[in-house]
Amino acid sequence: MNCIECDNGIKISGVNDLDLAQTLDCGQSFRWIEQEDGSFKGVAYGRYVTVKLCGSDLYIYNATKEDFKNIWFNYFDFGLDYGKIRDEISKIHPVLNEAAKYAPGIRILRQEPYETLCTFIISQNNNIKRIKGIVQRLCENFGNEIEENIFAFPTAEKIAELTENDLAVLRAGFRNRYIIDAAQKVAGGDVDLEKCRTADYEDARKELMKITGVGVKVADCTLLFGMHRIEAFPIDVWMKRAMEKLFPGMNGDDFGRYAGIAQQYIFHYSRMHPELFE
DNA sequence: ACCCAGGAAATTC
DNA sequence: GAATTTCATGGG
Repeated sequence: MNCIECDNGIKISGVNDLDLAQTLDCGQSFRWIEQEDGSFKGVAYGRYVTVKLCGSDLYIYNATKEDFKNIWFNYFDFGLDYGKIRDEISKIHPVLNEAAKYAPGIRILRQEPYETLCTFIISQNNNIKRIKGIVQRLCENFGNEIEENIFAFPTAEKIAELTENDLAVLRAGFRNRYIIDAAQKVAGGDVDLEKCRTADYEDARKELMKITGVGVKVADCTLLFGMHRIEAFPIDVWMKRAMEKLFPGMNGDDFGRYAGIAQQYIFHYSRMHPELFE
């Protein structure tokens, strides 16, 4: 993998196992917007960039080589060999092999922990389209404007100052008080997100579940997508159906140390094949 | 009108 | 304690 400067950004060559739509629009992140030409625009770590994939060349516009080293290399999880992991976990079950083959360009992003926590609190009993709208309004109303009409995800400290009434503009309904409780506990130090990266998995789960509105599923998603705990195996309505129909008698433990990656292959495969569950 | 959405809290039995 | 209901909002 090599990174050089180009017009308005950088060009990374030798990129494997990445499909932007499969990775950025598969329900793990809610802030990327696909453009006409297949590129994506989005904000992460306070940077507004456009990413475009041409073969095995990834262009990141509005980014520097320094940003790639400090942010984007890790964000796209280029330190992991997904081809090798796919080969390994595909042996576990033929349907998993099928699901992995269906979308080999999925990667688990390394998103910011608080943003991940907050967006998955919003995700509960909700649909992806509406989640994106609520997250967008959250950023527009309470995030820092980093460019003309482009907003960073707000900090926990900022949200902790607000009241439920202030969040009415989000139209997030009953989730408003959960959003505020999470912000207050993170900003106040009652919940230590950094500890969740390395703590024993069950302890990390318990730490997050101190927050009202965080149960097992939201905790698992936060750990998987925000702390890169790839052993996590979140079970939502889609995964429940998928496990019952496609993997009867199995559970997350049967998918090993890369269960979270297996989970994303299965989740995406299931959402793209709803007829399997009629 | 009814049902569902990357669930969890509150209530009831 | 386990099963059921409720919680806002929007789209199909």
